[in-house]
Amino acid sequence: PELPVTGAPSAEHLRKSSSFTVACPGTRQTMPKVSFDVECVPSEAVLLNFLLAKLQRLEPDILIGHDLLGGIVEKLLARMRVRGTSKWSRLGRLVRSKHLTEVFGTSKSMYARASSVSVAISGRLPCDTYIQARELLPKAKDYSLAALAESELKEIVPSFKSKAISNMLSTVDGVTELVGASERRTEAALKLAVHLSIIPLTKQLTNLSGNVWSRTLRGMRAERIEYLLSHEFSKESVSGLVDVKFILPDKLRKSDKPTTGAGTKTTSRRKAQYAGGLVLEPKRGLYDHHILQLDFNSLYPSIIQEYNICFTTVLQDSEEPAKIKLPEASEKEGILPRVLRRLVEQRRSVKSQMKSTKNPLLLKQLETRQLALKLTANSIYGCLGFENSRYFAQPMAEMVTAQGRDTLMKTVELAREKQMDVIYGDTDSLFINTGLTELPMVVAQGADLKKEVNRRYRTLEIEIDGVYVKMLLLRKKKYAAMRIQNLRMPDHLVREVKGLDLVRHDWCDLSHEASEYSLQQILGSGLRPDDAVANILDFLTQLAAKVRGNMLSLKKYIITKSLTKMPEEYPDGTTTPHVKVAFRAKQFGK
DNA sequence: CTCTGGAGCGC
DNA sequence: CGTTTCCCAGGCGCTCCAGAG
Repeated sequence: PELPVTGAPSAEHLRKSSSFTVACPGTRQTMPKVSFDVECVPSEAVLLNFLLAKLQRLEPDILIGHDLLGGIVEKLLARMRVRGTSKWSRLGRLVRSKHLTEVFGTSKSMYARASSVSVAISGRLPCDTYIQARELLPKAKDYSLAALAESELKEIVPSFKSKAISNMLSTVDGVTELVGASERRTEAALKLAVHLSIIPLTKQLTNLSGNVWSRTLRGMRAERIEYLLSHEFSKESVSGLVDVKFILPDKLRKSDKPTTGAGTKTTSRRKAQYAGGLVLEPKRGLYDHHILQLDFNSLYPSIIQEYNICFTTVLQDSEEPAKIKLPEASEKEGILPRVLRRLVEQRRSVKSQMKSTKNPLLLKQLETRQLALKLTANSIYGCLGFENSRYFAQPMAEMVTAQGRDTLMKTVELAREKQMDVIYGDTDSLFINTGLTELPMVVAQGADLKKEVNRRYRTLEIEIDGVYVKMLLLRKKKYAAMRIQNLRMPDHLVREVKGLDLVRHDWCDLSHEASEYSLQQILGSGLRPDDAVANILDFLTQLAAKVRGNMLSLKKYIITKSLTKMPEEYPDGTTTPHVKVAFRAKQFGK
């Protein structure tokens, strides 16, 4: 269907051009009333050809679907293989006359599967809402279509387990329900694509980096940065300003790479290769005076600019990579810092344009552009430390994080010189117990430190990120606090919880309820701490009694954990609890 | 008791 | 239109659980 570039697609958009086709072997049963056209065809083979004919007629530029690349296209190809569908290449735009099995062989490797999907739809942009949601909504816990529809679109869409589907297929009512559900799921995926601005955003990202659009749609952040930098280095050599014609590192093939030895896990995360951000030891406790939080804006991109860290300025001595030094102040600005500066300036300009326009369409476009600029700038550091990136430069990545640690440390020192009580900090932030309860004085104290810090740097910039009226600081990366959401409305408080069991999925509902009650008592009740503790103790005692008396539903005890590889691949697979459960589930045929 | 792998968070 | 090549998913810090030794 033709869709607006921005804004939600109306149901009308979908109705107009949507029809569903169902294979009903052996019957010519007319489908009962549904809101769209349904045609019946006699077999799966015909159904597949029907789809291909339709694709050829519509000639779509973009294919949208949830798990389009990892699931939908692959399944279609698998069925076409079984049915010997000859026109399979109509999924894409490259005409192929050979049979599927001849083109793709029978290899089942991850790479072979992914590449057959890419080849099959070549010529059409794959808009996979699953892949994009993972990139654009990193905080989401559940990337199923139903979960995303609920959290992002505030819509309930049906979802079925494969077993339920095969049961439903045996009755007309079941098929009718499935068709209706398919329509709603299709609509949800489409709305999600529009909601996340996937097409306009990936276009912006691609325009910024100069890579191939369909590759941006497949994720592949490192490749985007590779293109961005390669274009930049190439431009530089063409203009003759710097002799960097041959600076491009050749992309190493796997076989050429030095074996990294211990750290070559395939699925789960590898051990850290170098030091990262600094986390201060928290002064634990419950604070009831205003806490001030200051943050460095985009710390790592700023450091690269501040210290002129670039391939052209940092001498990378391959024999002693640990001993490389920061460039001299007199050194000409390198390419990496300049690219970042340009991205930051462009973003600033886009944001100022946004302030002076009221045109909603233009506003939406500018918003998308500023997001693309931000995402690109923030990805660059990550790619310096990424082994498979063409611009992998661990010494430079180490240099960036080392400066980050240094910057935070010096800021803490300065604050302490000013008699401020720094109670915690993580990577780019610090928390100060002001000992005050009057907001204007708290803000003034923050502004004072901010001014002092920012005076020391050209690019690095610290800012007041928040004021909390109450804070429970438990451990590193674990705290809860009541935040003043808007400094102009100091009475409007919002609870913020970081890292506590409450926000983790590997704790059960029962634990979450107990955490919720406790936090409410401590932070939200206005009670004196002693009274809050008494209430909590009371609550927990009663809860324990209920647990011992077996009075609670089993559901409240369920915990969720995921596996990062196939159960067989765990070395001690039969011993770890969640792997044990996986084996048992398999035994029961799930 | 220490150590390690694994998961899931924070930044 | 066919063949060959790419062989690919940004980082580290920290807590907590469970099991091995």
